[in-house]
Amino acid sequence: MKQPIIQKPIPYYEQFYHSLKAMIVEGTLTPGERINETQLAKDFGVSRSPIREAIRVLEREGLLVSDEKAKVMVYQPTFQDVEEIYQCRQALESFAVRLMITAAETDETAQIGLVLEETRQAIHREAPAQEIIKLNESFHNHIILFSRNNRLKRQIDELRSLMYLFRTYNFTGTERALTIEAEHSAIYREIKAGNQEAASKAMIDHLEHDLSYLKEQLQTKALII
Amino acid sequence: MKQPIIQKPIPYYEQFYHSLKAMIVEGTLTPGERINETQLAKDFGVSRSPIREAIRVLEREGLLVSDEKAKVMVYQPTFQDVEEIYQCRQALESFAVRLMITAAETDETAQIGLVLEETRQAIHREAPAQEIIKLNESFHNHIILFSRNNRLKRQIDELRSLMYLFRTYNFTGTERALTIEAEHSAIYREIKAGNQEAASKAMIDHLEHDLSYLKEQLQTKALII
DNA sequence: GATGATTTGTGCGTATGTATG
DNA sequence: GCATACATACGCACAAATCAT
Repeated sequence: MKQPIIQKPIPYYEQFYHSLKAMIVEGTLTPGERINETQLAKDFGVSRSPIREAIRVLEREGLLVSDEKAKVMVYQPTFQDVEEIYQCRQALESFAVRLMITAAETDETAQIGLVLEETRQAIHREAPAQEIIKLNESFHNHIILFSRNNRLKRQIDELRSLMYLFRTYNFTGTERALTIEAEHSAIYREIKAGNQEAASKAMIDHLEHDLSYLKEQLQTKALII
Repeated sequence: MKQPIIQKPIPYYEQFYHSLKAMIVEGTLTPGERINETQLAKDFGVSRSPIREAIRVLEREGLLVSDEKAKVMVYQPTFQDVEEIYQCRQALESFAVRLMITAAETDETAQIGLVLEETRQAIHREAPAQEIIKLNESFHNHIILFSRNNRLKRQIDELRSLMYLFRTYNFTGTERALTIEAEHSAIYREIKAGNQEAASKAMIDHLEHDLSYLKEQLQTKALII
């Protein structure tokens, strides 16, 4: 008989890749901070080999960058980077909306409606910011998922992990939450109506507003180059 | 005085990354082919450490894939993968066209006209297929470049390296070359006219046709899953 | 600058798991 | 099923470059 569960050991380089990535996106390591192979190896109680492999991958992803002397540090997005990332999101997510309108089942569309309803309730009861942020992300995630294109999802995820570096600045208070919810609802209405053009446009506009707001936040808080 | 040129040694892991990537996209290694760290280390006369780091990166890029037993092989796109990649290209490149119309200088637009003129001449004198393919790529590259968004370029490059795995099947003969040139010209006309909507649409249609043609080729030649 | 301490790049050995006969 | 050969994961050591004092 087959064993139902055999726990194959996950290689250190893979485990560490996830750990380090989490440390970066969660802010344990701050943008610009120097990464030290030897130190990390000590901290995690492994040799430098798996550490190095994970670092190379995160470099490729853009979450780590290395200078000309091979010193590695946490990616620190510039103002221009933020704009470029948002433009890419506009390209990919507006297309995802189009695909979803073509591909999604009606009950899937309804699921997005439920997410929005949940969001409204969360705002109403003044839920913690983290919860509202999660619901907003969930809205975008559902659209990407229902577009039924894994490659598209991967590309957006890549941008997303970079965005996490400044995501906490992108939400403050009930007023902002209501604005976002309204824009999400506008996108949702066009999806339900099956209007590709309008839905796509609504997504582009939403991300445009999101970017404007974020830029304002970043500027007033002088958080970025 | 500063030395004008100091050749810093490029790390093996980086050199090998480029070598292996080239071997994959140029077809020296065929899709599905097994990758052997030890063998490659011998072939290149280095130890396995830098080889492993490069392999991890190429895995992340999607040009290599590993099975559950950590065996690595060259990525073999499925039929669905091809469709997904083309949809992503549609999203990104149609957006690049929009950005270019906003951002490009008039002489940059003219450069694209020159590429098209060169292409027509090359077709007319029945230049080698490789040359025409290069010119067609150049058309797309120029648009991406003039969109002035490095992140967008990176995302498209990622798709492109995957596309190279089947690019030779995407061009056969003068007739096809003329069709492509006509579609490129249509895009160019809309760019010159500054019509974002129409230019973006023309790009999407062009890639749609390209995909149809490619699918046909792949099917008749039974080259893909 | 010069010197010792770090840090990275790389080779190599070993253990464990996998394929092959 | 078993033994042998091989492949991968990982630790470790050393050299060269870099940093710090």
